[in-house]
Amino acid sequence: MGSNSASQCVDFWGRGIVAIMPRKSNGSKKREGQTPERLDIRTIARLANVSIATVSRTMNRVPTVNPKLAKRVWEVIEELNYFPNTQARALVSGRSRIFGLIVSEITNPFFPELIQGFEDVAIEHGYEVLISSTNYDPKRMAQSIRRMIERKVEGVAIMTFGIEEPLLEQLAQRNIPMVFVDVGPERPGVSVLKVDYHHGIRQGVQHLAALGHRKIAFIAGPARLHSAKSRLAAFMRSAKECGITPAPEWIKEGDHTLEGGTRAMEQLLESKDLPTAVMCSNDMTAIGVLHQLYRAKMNVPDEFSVIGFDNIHIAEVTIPPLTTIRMSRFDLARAAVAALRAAVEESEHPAQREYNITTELVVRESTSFPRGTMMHLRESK
Amino acid sequence: MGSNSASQCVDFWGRGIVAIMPRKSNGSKKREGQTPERLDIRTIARLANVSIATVSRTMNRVPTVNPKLAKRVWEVIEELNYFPNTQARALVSGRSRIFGLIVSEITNPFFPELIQGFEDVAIEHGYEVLISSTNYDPKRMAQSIRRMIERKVEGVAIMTFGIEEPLLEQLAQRNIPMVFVDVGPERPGVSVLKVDYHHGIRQGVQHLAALGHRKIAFIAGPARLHSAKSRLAAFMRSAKECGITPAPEWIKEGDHTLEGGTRAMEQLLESKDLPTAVMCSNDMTAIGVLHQLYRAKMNVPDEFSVIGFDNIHIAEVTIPPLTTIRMSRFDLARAAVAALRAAVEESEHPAQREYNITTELVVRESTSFPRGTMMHLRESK
DNA sequence: CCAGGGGTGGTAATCGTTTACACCCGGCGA
DNA sequence: TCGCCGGGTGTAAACGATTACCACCCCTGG
Repeated sequence: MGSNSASQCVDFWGRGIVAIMPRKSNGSKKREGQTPERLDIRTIARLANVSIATVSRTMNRVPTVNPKLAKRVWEVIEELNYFPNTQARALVSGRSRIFGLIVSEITNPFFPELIQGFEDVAIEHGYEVLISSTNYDPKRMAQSIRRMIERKVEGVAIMTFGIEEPLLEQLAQRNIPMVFVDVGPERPGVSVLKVDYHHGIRQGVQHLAALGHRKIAFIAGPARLHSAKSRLAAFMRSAKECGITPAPEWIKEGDHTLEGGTRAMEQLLESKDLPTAVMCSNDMTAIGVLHQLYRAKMNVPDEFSVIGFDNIHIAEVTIPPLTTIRMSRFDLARAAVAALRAAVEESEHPAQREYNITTELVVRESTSFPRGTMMHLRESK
Repeated sequence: MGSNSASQCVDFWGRGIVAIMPRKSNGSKKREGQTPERLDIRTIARLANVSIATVSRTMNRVPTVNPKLAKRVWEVIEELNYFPNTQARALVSGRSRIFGLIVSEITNPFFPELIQGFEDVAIEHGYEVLISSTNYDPKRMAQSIRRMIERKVEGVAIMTFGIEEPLLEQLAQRNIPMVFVDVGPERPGVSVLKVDYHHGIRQGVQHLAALGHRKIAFIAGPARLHSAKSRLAAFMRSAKECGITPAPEWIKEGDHTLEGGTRAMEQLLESKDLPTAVMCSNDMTAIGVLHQLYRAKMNVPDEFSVIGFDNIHIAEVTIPPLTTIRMSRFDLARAAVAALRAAVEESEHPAQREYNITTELVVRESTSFPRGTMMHLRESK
């Protein structure tokens, strides 16, 4: 048993190469009953009475093929429902037409829209997408990179929060273009999607200030995350611009999860001097905050205002609907694909290193006047 | 311009074959400066002083290779960070080691967990995953199928709500194993994941009945969906079992979206005889319901009880946390991969046609006693 | 000492496609 | 009429792996 037991068909190599076991019915030896004939370019060529080169040229729309022949070829192709074998094409052409997309975790609502957008745009340009999620596990990250390389992706979008440099080396070594969010190594073939956190966050702070809030808390993301740091910095700067100086005890560090938001809010509620509003580094945190406020029987927005960040889909339907700052995942995805395409098809669009993504405030119902003020206005609402 | 304009690198065929444009630097003609040498099995063989056959056998763990040679080979492989080219392997072995996964929409919170589970289990067994979402668009579905076939997947999990038969024909024609949820065509190579909706739904109804509810509404999914019909049927049967007969006006048809839930609840609130609880065909509907109840200023669960279905992740953090019926996406994914593996590696596990998935009640805080009853109990809570 | 055989390793065919190159054929100018 | 040119088509060599088959080596038994 052991190494060739039935269920043990996968065999890890030093770092995980998988053994290939041929499918039994590959040869299709004897049975000539039905149509065991392989459906390849040769079959098409034979049935259309042309050479395989002509079939290939027809499929690739080379303009010199005789239209009459082309028509015959197309007819046979349609008839047989023939699709060319991408692996063979890739092998000889050196172009796999696959982009890799590595995300932190698919189940984090931030990512599905990103993936959707990436898929849409990539497919539109004739690329396939290999998706991989790392679940914040460096081992999985290494495995993802390996999968990408094995399948010969032409470019990789690394949309994960943080990554170890040595792994990138493997991609760089093979001249595989990469695209990052916010920050990435300074190398040829690497582009970076710069998100303008400040714009949206300033709008958010101004919105709160306009409502009369002066005591604004902020629940940041993990300090090791560049994007989280940027958001906090943008908040501090915006507050200053509005003449607001948040008390240090109002700046909490969350971890971009629901539970993190819940915990941070719990601490916040113990402050001697209670803030009247809180901005969160992302929507999941904000939802955790709403939850904690619900537990504490505090009404949002009448007693406390909350602003999120990201504008994930469910922010529309929290109770109450969440005021938040939109960062378009679709724009992000589109820019990522554009960057990779630019790097791959370099001749056409000169590769650009940076792409800008903007953010902006979306006002819903989780923000209102600070408690105890302007009751007359609240009544008239 | 037109057909050969720069940005027009994609070229649609009758049904969408994409032209391949070779990357310029494919040949690596002159520059022998750095190490433009291709990293293939030949390189390894040469550096390890063995033949390519030995390298291949080493990687595939064929037991007859001399351990000393194997060691030398592994060392070179490690040294150079070499990974075999999957496309070449697939081409000759006839095994792509790719499974396709077609879902309705990634942004529907039901699917990410499914995808995550599928990826986990597939990777664990050495398969790559090709994900595609149809967005309920038959054209996209056709395109997805084509992508799967072009990339030579060895099996496809079709986890979408409904599919047109003719498209399946293309897969069947190529003997590609398929797996469906609930219902699928009766064919060799097709397996079906049977979800036992009844078990969980009965638990839900019994839970409500035990709390004292007699007037229970149900918001169904789209009538054309098999899974939605099954859920409604399970509800009706379970109600009957508990001696409850829901008024016809309490049975609404939603569409498995938030908005559908909102609308259905709106109608429900206009009933002459108001129900005291509602079960929903899925969690999104239930969240829509919570939202509508919030708008109507009705407290959940004190004035109205709500039960969802699916137990999507965010059901934990709705306000209040949603009592729902768990259908494990992870189990579903695991079963799907198992079914496909069984079909592909038929020799080992005899292919099974049906796999069972169970459902069960998860009690959270959106259910309580009907309004106006047992106040003393509610107080003591 | 030689024949036979088992265990290793190498050579070459193969997978399905692209594409460089050769070839064919017709038209046109000299 | 012949040569040249050039558009269209076919032939064959890649691409990077697997694997059938064969050659070789060495050991052992007759």
